[in-house]
Amino acid sequence: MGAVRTGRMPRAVREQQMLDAVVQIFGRRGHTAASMDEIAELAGISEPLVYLYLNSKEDLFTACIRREAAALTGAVRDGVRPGLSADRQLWEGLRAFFTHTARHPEGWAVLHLQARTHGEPFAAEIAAMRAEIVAFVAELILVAAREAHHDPALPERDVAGLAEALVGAAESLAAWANATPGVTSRQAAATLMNFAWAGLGDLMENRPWSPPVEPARGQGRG
Amino acid sequence: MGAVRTGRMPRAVREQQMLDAVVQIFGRRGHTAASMDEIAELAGISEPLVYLYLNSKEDLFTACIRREAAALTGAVRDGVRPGLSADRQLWEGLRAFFTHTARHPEGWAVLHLQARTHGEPFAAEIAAMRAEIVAFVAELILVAAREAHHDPALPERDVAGLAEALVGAAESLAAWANATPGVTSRQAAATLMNFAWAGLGDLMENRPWSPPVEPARGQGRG
Amino acid sequence: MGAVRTGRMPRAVREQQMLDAVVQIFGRRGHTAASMDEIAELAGISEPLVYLYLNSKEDLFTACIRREAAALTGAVRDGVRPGLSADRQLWEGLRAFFTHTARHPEGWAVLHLQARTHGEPFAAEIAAMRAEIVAFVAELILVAAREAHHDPALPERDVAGLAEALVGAAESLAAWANATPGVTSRQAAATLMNFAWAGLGDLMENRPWSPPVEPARGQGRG
Amino acid sequence: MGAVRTGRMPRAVREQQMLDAVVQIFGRRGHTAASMDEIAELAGISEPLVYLYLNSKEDLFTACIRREAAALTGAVRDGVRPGLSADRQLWEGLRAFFTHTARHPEGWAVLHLQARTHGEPFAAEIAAMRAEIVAFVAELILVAAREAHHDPALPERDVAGLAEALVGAAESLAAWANATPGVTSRQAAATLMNFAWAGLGDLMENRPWSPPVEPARGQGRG
DNA sequence: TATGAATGAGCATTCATTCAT
DNA sequence: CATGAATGAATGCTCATTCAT
Repeated sequence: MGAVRTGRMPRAVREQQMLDAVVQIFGRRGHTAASMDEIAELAGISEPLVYLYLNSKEDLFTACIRREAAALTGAVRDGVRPGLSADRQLWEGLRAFFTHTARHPEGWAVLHLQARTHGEPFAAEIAAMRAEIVAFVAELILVAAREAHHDPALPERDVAGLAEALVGAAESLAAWANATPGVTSRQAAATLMNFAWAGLGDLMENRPWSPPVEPARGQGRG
Repeated sequence: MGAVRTGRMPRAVREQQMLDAVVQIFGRRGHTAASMDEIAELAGISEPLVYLYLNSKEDLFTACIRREAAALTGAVRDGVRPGLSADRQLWEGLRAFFTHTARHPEGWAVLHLQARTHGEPFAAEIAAMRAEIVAFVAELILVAAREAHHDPALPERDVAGLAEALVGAAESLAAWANATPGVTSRQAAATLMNFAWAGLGDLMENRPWSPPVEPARGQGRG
Repeated sequence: MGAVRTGRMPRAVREQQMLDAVVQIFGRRGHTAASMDEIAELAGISEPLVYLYLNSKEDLFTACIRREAAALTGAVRDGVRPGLSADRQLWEGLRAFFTHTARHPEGWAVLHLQARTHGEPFAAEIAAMRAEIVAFVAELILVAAREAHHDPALPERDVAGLAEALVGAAESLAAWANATPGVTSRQAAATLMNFAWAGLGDLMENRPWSPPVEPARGQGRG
Repeated sequence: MGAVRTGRMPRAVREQQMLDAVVQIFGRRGHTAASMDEIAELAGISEPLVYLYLNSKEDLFTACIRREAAALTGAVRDGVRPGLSADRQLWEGLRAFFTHTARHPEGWAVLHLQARTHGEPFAAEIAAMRAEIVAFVAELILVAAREAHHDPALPERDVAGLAEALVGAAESLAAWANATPGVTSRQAAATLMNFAWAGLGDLMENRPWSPPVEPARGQGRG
């Protein structure tokens, strides 16, 4: 995005430029197929400088994953207002998720596709991030169960499975929404809320989950 | 599995041995990181023989993807009895799916992880297979809607999104079931049917979807 | 030329088929770039059979060179009638040479181009053949000098150089005649006889060497 | 020649070292049989550096051919003084030609033997160079005819054939002079001038072409 | 006589990485 | 801070050749 400035620059800026380039390349080609050459060229610097700043290809990939993971989880966290009911919190989290993945497709590709297909250091990083999100969703489900006055609530393993299912559905819909022209992140979130909260059975009976009317948040795409 | 027979063998046998090895290696490392060396060694043959029979690394990967995709879709197709109601068909399909992915984890890794992260010939192959499955699920949803006497049924795009969500949830649960000790394919399928058919809302109200009692199909299929 | 017969055949026939194929392939691609694969396929037999008959690639090339060299020197020898004057003998030899090289371009390519560019066993073979031809030409020049009543005749080294020059000119004209549409072997031979016998000086003075009228030999192309 | 300097050096120097090595190896073995390994070793560098600077084996061969072709045609051009009569110009050109080929036998081998036996990019390059030389010779012959007051001069095709013959004779004599101890480039040129200008017929009559006495050009050029 | 099965050795090329300046 | 010069180690692929049948 935008012309890369060349010449001497503070280290922090250079590092961000490099990571921007890395996200592009890794997102498109993956870790193994990407060459340091290409990364340095896209970042507008020489190859040795890449090594000077970020020791090795592995460190580069790790840094890239961490930055993108932090950006994604941060976006979701910031999108959720804590006080609301569980389904409203989930709704807001999903909207933030779909919005972020739509805006950062390469970053999402790194996290969802590339990082998982390469040996241990990276897969673990992704697993941690994903576990965090799944735990968040599981917590919401437990809260919802509690709100519905169920004691004992759903068994723990069931909750874990349901959260896994929901997150998997979200990941799938993110790709679908990005690939299907005309599907907004709002629609993707609504589809998923209907599916997850109301279930197909209720949908058959014309009892959808209804998304709340949003007064004035107007974030571009949503 | 087990030591590979050595010595002279007919071509067809060797080709299967090779594809078995390829699934292992590609499933673990991915296309780019896998070396032909390694594959040949695991197959118990010399490298040139791999080229003699399967031409190139790309052809090898393609053949591997095709074989595994055919095995998976075939398993699901064979697991579903056509006459039943939509939810029963979905239930059976999911059981077959989770059983197959649990039994062939490397094959599933090739299809779900590796093939999607490498250039066009492979991603397209996978996209085609996945589209087939999504279409099957979408059809089931439409049938269910028709069975519930709804006219007009759900809008087409909604159905597509729901099917995507369901398939994504299944993919996610397959990994979860494989990674979580003690989770059977039956439980994974039950979790997903609850999630998909009843929805979280109904689950909160203690109205789960109930899996059918299976009379005499035994442990054979999971 | 013509469909290759397949199935069991006497060894001698098979060997000629193989050498025919070898001449084609070596003539076009050269020794190193030609593959045994290709040769076997063009000969219509399996690779091991090639080894059974003609031990190795080197032997194959050697056999090919020998056959083509014998054919060429034989054609020249047969074309020359011994009793004539030196210039007539040269004239007839050149006609035979140009005719043969025009009819067997791949064989000529093997001898003139390919065999000389590959290590010692082959270059020596070619050098021997060429030396034979050069010696024949040198002898003709000596005879001509004797006929002109010169004693002492030209110094030996001069004769050798002149013969080399004449043969080189012939080689060059062979390629030129093959590449230039409309130039017959007769014209090529006439050009060379003029050049060699009369010399540019005489040609400038309009004193060409005149080719004899050939009564009834009419060999197609000449 | 002599041990190659090692250590860090500017790119231009390394490239010349590489091309020097390439001429040796290609001249001896030809394009196909030469290995990049061998070339790098002879140049005193590592293989990757060859690729870094000259891209590929094909580019290497092309660069080598171009350098040697330019050197040869340049030497001939520089050896000829334009004002002289046609035979004197030819004489000087031949002297330069034989001198150059004697001093650069590997380069000459690359041009005359190796480059012609390998596929199209190279053969075309050589054909162009050779055509340039043949055209130069043909022009000299035409000038000579004009000087001799002949109108109409020789037919165009005859001139082309004569030039081809002369160039072929020169090529042949270059190899002969290099292989025959004691034959200088001057003698080779004299032999060829006699052959070409006087012709065998005149030589038989003791009417050779006489090379000019060279006053003070010394041994420098041959 | 003839072939399908199989391989050891080599080769062009690439890439992550280092070092001297 | 930044780079031009340089390389060790792999990797995909080919080929001449052998052997069991």
